[in-house]
Amino acid sequence: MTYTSQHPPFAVTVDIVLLTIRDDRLCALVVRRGSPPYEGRLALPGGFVEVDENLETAATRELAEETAVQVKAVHLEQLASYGEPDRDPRMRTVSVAWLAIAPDLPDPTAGTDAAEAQWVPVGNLLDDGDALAFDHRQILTHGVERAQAKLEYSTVGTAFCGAEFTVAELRHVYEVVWGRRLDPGNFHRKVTGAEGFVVETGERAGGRSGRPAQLYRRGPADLLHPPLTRTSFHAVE
Amino acid sequence: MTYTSQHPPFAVTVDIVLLTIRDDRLCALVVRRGSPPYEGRLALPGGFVEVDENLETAATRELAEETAVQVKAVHLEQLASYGEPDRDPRMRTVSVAWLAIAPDLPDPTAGTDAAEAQWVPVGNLLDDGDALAFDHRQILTHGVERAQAKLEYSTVGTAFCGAEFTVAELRHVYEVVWGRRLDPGNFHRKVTGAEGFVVETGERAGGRSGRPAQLYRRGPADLLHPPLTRTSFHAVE
DNA sequence: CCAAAAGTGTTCTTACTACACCCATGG
DNA sequence: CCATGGGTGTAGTAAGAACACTTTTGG
Repeated sequence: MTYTSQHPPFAVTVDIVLLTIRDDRLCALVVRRGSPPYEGRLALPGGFVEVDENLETAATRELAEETAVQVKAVHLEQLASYGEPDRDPRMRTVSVAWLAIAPDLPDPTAGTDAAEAQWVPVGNLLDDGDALAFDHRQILTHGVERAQAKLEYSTVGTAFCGAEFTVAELRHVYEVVWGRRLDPGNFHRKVTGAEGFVVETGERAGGRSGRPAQLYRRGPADLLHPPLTRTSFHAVE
Repeated sequence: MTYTSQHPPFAVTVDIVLLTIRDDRLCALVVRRGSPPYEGRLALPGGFVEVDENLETAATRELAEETAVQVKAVHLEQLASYGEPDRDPRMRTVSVAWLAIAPDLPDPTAGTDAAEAQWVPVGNLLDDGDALAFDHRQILTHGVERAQAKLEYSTVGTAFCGAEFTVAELRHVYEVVWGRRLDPGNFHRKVTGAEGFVVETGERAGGRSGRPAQLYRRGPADLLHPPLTRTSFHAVE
């Protein structure tokens, strides 16, 4: 380790890909930039890491500041770091990106730091190559891919749901994130059969029509054995 | 994005978990530190990112400087970033860690920057909680786990082999990294049957004893469908 | 009683494990 | 011809896909 030569100063930021599901679409929280560079453009929430703060704390702090909603029980994991020399025209920055997942939250309240925050379908953000500032399109792409992959072998899908949910709601999460329909019967068996994925609450959901569904809470497991394979899982239609 | 307040200066480094297989053991390249902090202790190769250099370039540069061996065709991927405020007593640093995989290389030559570099079995490094400087034990753990996981669903295992290799050599990679014996027959079928994993060269290896094996080169595929599952794969003995 | 969604049963097919067995070479 | 590792065959088993079918509610 040649910790000997010069140490050029960097600014270190965190950027957060916060995903949720709204109106049958996978959405990300974005903020409208109020100052240059990229003034007026959308960007992922984030900001500078403070001097005595670790990286995860910086991510949760920025999330709280810009979301202005009690973000409880969100899933948060590190994605990757981005450090192209020209990624921010003002200075040399390295951004540590995070993936966060939350259930559908109320709209960010006006009159706060989050006044300019909004939920936008990721499809809209990714289709337009210039919708997002900086290299945030690449970061968002990475975040979505990570979320899609993790649904296969982990239980993070439950992070998109509230504290109590039905198997159909969880299936809806998978269908929206993966962009494909799944067989309800097989999905039910896999989810309820996977050790520690979900646990019954004993209560039933007040359904709109049809037989009311059993309510579940997330279970203790983080990983799924065996996984719900995206490639081979049965798609309906 | 509140890119408005102060931007505390950080030093940004890269640290590399370079893995190879030597003498039936998974080994990592480490260097002996010649100056404080942690003087005399082992550390992962790495160093400061330069002003006009992107992160991956910094990783390859440090690898070349400290290895002093033509590191061609190594696999290189970003692992994660580490930024605890106290991880380096001298200053606030964020380290972007990388996982590199290479075939068994000659020993680092003396008389170069890499004079203090050496291959050490990861077991030795991880068993002694104080063998490595900084938070490098955590980074190494993360790198090993990533490598173990990636053998399942990707073709990176071939990065441990030379340009041409036998199925048995590749199986040996899996056995060492996973720490378990695999059934030779089933492994052979999976590897040769997986689309794009390996391609025959038509030549045969000059075996020490027994029937000489077919030689293969790595194929074009990066991902394996279906994966070689670590959990369900047959272990011999 | 009908529609609709929840949940279960069942068949077909695929893929993997375990292990037997043959192949090809060196000593 | 024997030991050794390379490679193939194959029976038994586990798991998933597809889809029929039953259950339980609201209208």
